[in-house]
Amino acid sequence: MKKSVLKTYNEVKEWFAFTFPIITFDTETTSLDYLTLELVGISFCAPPFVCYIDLWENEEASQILDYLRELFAKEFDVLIGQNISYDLKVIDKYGIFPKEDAVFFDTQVAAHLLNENEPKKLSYLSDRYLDKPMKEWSDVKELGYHSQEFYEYGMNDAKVANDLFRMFYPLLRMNNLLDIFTKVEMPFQRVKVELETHGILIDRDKLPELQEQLLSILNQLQVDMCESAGIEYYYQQNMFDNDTLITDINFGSSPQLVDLIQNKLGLKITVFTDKENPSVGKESLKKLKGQHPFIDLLSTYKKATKLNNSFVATFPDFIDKDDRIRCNWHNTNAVTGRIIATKPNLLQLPRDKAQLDIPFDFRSCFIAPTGKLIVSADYAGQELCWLGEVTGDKNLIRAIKDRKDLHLTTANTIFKLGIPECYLYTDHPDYPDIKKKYKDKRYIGKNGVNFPLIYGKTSYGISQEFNISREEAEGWIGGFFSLYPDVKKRIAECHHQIDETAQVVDWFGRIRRLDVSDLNGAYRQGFNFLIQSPSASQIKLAATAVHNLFQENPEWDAKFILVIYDELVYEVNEDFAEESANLVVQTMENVVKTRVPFTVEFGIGKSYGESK
DNA sequence: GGCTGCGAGACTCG
DNA sequence: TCACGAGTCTCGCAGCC
Repeated sequence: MKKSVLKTYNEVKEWFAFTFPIITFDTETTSLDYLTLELVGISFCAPPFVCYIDLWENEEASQILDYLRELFAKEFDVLIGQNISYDLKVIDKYGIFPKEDAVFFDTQVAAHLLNENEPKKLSYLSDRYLDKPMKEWSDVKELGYHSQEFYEYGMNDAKVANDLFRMFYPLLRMNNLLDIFTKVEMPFQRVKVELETHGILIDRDKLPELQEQLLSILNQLQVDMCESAGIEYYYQQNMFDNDTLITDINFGSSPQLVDLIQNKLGLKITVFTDKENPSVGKESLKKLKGQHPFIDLLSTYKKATKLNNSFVATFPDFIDKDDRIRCNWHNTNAVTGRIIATKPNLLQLPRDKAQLDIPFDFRSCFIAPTGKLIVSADYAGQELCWLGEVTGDKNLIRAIKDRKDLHLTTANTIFKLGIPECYLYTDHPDYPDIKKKYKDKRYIGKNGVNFPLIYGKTSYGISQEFNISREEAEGWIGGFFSLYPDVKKRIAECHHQIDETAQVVDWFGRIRRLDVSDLNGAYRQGFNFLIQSPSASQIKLAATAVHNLFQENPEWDAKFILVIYDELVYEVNEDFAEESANLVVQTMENVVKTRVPFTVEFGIGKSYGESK
């Protein structure tokens, strides 16, 4: 490989004297934080050439960047890289954009498709696939941005990514993974870049308001808990001139709570943790409910501390100078292909507005800037629709097509409610009343049968959770399978496939390799994968298609702010909110050609909370 | 005595 | 033996200086 370190505009121009339609590249930056990071250098690889362009404290940097801007806009048809969305994000910050029809090849995503159970770090992949150990970033960063070792490191990153590309391309083809890679995963990278660069706007003033509410509730709860359990307490003044409640017990400590509940209150805990210790979690407290006033207070206290500690108190640390949160989105963490968010995890924003019987609405802290609105569009019953598509069950497909309420239908069968068939259709005028009347039974149809079956729950598990006999639980499951017999057949087929090959392949071709040493576990994971994985691919395809729609309609000024499981959330010029939403719904509904129709619902609001 | 790393347990979301 | 896929927080213990 012919290596060059380039520092001047002329050297760079000379290196690119040949045209390179296919190029591997990698950026070096001062930090990972989008708003503050600075570009240190870029390496390019096009065998047999590899170069490192040193941009740090370089007088010709802006001239070189102008030239690179032109190359990206006109020359490069195929861009290869490890975790390429990061490098795209970096150059995006410098106004460098790939061609609209440029094709990406991310070696990290390829590695994930080829084996979802292994690590995906470049150094690991180099060792594993190329048998070449690599230097770690920590080994070179202290030598300085102008050291030869640093240049070598940068060039090696690009070279290794290129070697991996040449190894992975045929492997993807051999495993029939090229389709999902090129049609689902790579186009989605543009959405990922948008999510990470644009971020989501926060109403900074709203968080202290919510915190004040929560803290006053927490204080009162602590007093009530102490008094109901006969615990001594007193107040101590802290440095902020507030009174802090002091007790002998830490209500956040499980062992201390176990001691209090069993030994002081004399209650018997019947739920145990994995390690067979008495549990003080939600399930356990549910069983103790009504036996002592302390239990109810504790349940509420736990909810409130969680909301405060995990969300209200910590989110301000994540807000950038421009009042936006830019979390990290990950494409290669979840074995089912779902995308994941971290720091903070915007996928687990508290949902239930009435959780604490107070006006607590965390999602309303996420707002649209002036002149814009937030649109949220989500698939209705996405996983049950995929259950129909994947199993091909005629009754289930018909029920979905006819817009039947699937949870109420299940409840009607297992509880023999005798609701006439016609009232189960959501477009029947009396349906809302029926739904209301059988609310509790419908809840069991949904959370006791329909969803648990997708997860592979057994009659034992259902009997435990709903406090019923095992026979009764078997009756529920039997009732579901009598409605949808082909679902049972497809589950058996899935198990057979796992017996034969120790892996399953989903609707889009994504593979899950299973650990069959726990065969029952593998069966559950395998069938769930057949539902969860296509759902993940569908939302990626939908996001990509909607992103294209945004490009075609620049007057909308629309940008993605969240992509959550079955839901797309974007901000848009308020004059086009309704118009864009209607087109987005159409696009999402038709992005995959299936036997089962998918229905999308949307909401519009000034905040994310309002748009739901 | 104080700091750090890590597993367990509990909670958030779909 | 018994529910899939994730991330984050706190506690409490072990190990270290």
